[in-house]
Amino acid sequence: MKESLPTAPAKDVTGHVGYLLKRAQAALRGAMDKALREHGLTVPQYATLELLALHPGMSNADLARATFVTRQSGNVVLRGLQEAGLITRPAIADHGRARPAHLTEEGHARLEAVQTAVYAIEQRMVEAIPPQRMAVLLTDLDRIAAALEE
Amino acid sequence: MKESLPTAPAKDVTGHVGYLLKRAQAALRGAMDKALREHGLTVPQYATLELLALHPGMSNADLARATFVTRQSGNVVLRGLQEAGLITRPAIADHGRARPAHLTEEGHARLEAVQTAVYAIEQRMVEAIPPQRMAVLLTDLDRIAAALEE
DNA sequence: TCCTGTATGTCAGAACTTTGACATAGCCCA
DNA sequence: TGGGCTATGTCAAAGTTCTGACATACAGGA
Repeated sequence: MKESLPTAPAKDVTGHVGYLLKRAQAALRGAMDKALREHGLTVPQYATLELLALHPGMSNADLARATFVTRQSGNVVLRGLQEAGLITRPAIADHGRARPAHLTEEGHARLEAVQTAVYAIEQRMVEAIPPQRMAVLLTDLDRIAAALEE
Repeated sequence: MKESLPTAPAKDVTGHVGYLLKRAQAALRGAMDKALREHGLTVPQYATLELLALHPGMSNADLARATFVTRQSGNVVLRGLQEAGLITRPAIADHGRARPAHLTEEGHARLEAVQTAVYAIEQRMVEAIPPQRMAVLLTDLDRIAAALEE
C-alpha cells in the first residue's frame, strides 16, 4: 500500500526530502553569502542583527538557539559585531550571567542597508512558489523541523 | 499571533521562508549527525557513500557538486573514506584528470548499516507531512533551489 | 542553610570548510 | 599545429564551527 500513486518513493536519493531540503538551503545560503559579502556581513551576523532588531536584549544563548549554532559560535559572531560597532553588550550582567545585546545606531543602519538585498532574495523564493501554496509550504517546513527536534 | 491571512507577509523574520528552511535543515542535520556518529561517519561522508552506491565512478568534482561543497572539501571527504577503506580511487586517471571513485565491499556494508538509521529519520519527516502534500512539497523545494541557483 | 540542577559565558583545541592559487588534461576551432 | 577555454586535482592558509571543559549565577527543594 505504500506504492501509492501520488508519492512514488524515489529510489534515487536525490529525490528524497532530505536531499531537496539540503539543496534548497545550500542555494539560499549561497545567494545570501554573495549578497551580504558586499556589505561586510556573514549570514549568522545578519541573522543576529535581524533578531536583535525584532527582540532587543536577547542574550548570546538566546541568539545561538535562534540561529541554530552553538553558544561558542554565537559568541564569536557577537564579538565580531561588537568590534564592528554594530551592537553593544553590558560588561557585566545585572541578573544571572546573561548579557543582553542591543543594536547601535550603526547597527540599525547597516541592517537597513542589507535588508534590501536580502529581501530581494526572499522575493525570488516567494515568486517561485504559487501563492496559494506558500502558507502550506511554511506549515510543512515547520512540521518537518518539529518532527526532527523532539 | 499566527492568524495572518494566506498572503500576509510575516513581519517576524522567524516566519519567513528562509528562516523555516534553515530551521528544518538544521534539525535534519542535527538528527543525522547524531545517528551517523555512532557509525563513525559524517554527513558529507554518508552522502558520498550514498551517491557512489547509486552512481559508481563519480569523480571528486562530481561528488562535490552533488553534496554542495567545494572540490577542496570533497577531496578531504574522499581521503577520509579512502583511509577508512570504504572507497577506492585509481592513483592515476585513464582519461582526463578525474579519478573515478568506487565503494569497496566494506563501503557497501557500512552504507547498508547506516541506511537503517538514516531512513528512519527520513521516515519521521515523511510522516510529518500529509501524504497528498508530499509531491507538492518536493516540487516547491526544487523550485526554490532553481530560482536561487540561476 | 546547603546542595543539586539548570542555564549562561568563556577558553582552548580540534575538525571542517572555504578562498586563493597553481599545475595538468582534454576539447574546440582558427 | 597551436592557442584559448574549460574542467579537474591538489596545496596552503584563513575562516568558521564544533566538542570538551570549566567557572559562575540563579532557582528550588531537602
